[in-house]
Amino acid sequence: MRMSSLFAPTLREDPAEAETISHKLMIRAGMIRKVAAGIYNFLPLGYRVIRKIEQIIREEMDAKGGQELFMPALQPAELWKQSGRWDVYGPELMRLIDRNGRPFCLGPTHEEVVTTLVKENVRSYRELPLLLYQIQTKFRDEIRPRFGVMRAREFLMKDLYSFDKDEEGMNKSYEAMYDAYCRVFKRCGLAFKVVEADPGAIGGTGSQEFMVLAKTGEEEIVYCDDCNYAANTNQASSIVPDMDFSMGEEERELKKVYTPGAKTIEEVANFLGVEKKRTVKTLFYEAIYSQDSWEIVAALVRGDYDINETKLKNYLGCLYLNLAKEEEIAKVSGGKVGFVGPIGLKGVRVIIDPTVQRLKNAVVGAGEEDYHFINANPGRDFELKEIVDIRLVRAGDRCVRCGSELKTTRGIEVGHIFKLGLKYSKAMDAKFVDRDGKEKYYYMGCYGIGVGRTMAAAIEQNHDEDGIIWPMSIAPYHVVVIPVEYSNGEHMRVATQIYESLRERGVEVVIDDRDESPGVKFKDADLIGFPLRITVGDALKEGKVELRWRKTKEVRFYPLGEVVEAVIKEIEEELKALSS
RNA sequence: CGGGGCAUAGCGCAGACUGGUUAGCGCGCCUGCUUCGGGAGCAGGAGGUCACCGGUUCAAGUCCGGUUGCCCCGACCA
Repeated sequence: MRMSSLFAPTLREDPAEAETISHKLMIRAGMIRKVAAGIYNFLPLGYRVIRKIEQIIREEMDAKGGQELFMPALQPAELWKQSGRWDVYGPELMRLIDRNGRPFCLGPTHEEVVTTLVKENVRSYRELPLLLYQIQTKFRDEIRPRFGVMRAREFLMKDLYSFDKDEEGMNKSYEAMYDAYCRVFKRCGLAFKVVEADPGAIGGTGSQEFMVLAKTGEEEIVYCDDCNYAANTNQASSIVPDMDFSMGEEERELKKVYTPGAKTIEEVANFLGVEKKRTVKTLFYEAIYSQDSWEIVAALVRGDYDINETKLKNYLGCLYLNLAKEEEIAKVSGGKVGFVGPIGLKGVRVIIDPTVQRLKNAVVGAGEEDYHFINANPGRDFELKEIVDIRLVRAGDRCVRCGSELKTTRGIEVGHIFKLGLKYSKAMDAKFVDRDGKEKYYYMGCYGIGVGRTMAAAIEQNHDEDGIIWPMSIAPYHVVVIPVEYSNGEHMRVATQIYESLRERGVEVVIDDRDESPGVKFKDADLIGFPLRITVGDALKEGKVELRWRKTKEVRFYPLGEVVEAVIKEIEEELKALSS
């Protein structure tokens, strides 16, 4: 490709709309342009990267027996009503109506479509396992699109669905995908961590996320250095912390104290001169189970912890979980926000975290404005019926597996794999005939990779102050050839000759044949992030050209006749290193 | 959904508070000449429904009302 005709509008300055490094660099390097919030054009350079990532994914999916197909983005509501997700998915599902008034949606995922397809066309266990995948545009009406293609409303995703005859088969497919995913991200040059995750709206019996570690990541991860425990914070557990500080105490008499204006745990603890871990945090939630079934529940956690709403939601098994409104709280507790507590609650389920269970002489809200109780004792002053781990793990807690100290970091979720079990096959009534002649439901799994997000994550991990540093495997081009002086016939002639030779050898190469000063070409080359650069300049007098590595800034000089081979060797070696 | 901010040339911004010539600046773009190893110099030039709709006024980029779009923060930890 000739730079003079490449559609890659680079920018000298950071665009005002971008916050994160990957977003800024993708725009500056002329790889993407925004169409609307969370909706993007991929320009030629950016799209080449996308296609590289897609190709790696295809190779690894195919290697595990995956078969590529293509399903529609536009899906009839009927299918979603069958699975029950039409009502469950919420406002994130892009819904629309055709000219005949029939409801449709733009698919955020394809369990319904693929399960129906398999149900209608597969009959026997002999045809299993079946692994079907596609790389396709998905739609999610995100509450807040952010960070460019990292959280977009329209985005590319690879989704694979596995169909097996039994649980053992499903587990095998899951393992195969786990392996394939590790290979995909490794080949893309990413440092990642696999973490336990919450299956969320997709459902199922277990799932893991592939997280690219990055400061700008939207997810918080808890991990242990001593064993290999790692989990998304919304799913993580930890050992119940040390409660010895109050264990030996005698239970003192419950006493109501005046705490004017002290609403938060911080304020109450300061006002009373007690530690935060001596207090109990009481939150009221509205748990919605269906359109006409809901209840208010109280959730209790030790004052220095926070509640993990994902855990609470999963325990309750509700569709939505929201903090209760003031009026509702007043109705069940008689108290005002800031002063509510578990004592004297009537007709409300109270979910209690183990950190509260053994607390003695604790501080709780009195259910009356400007008052708290001191010396509250769980079991004596309020019932301990539902003891459930509902706290948010934090750094410093101890690992459930080995007891070591847990740490936290941030990550970008680039892949997510799920064991679905029978959830969708039952909902869609998808059965096959097993060896014993009986009809059985498929054991399913589903496995997603965000393609655009993988690209953004790769930039977050591979850049410097000058621009992107593409791993060889997903670089839009492997090498750029720069003739230093535009009007110098020798420079241009030699550069063109090297460019042509590389092309003939199948190397993905760009020649910067623009009438620009050398500085402009160097800056653009660094910004775009070509892994290798051949500069044809002064050294030509000695019959040499310069080969420069974008990543290390290392420079080596090669005689004209050797540079092509050197480049080919370098590309091959880097690709090999990434895929081994 | 709540709060805040922004919208002026392709990009980044000034001008608005205090209405008044022809709306500026830097970068980019076009032409010519000179340059050519890290975003070159000189000369000339093009490019604007000042987001949109309405109002006030002799006069609106500027004041008032509304709409839309975009960005950021938050979405309740009692």
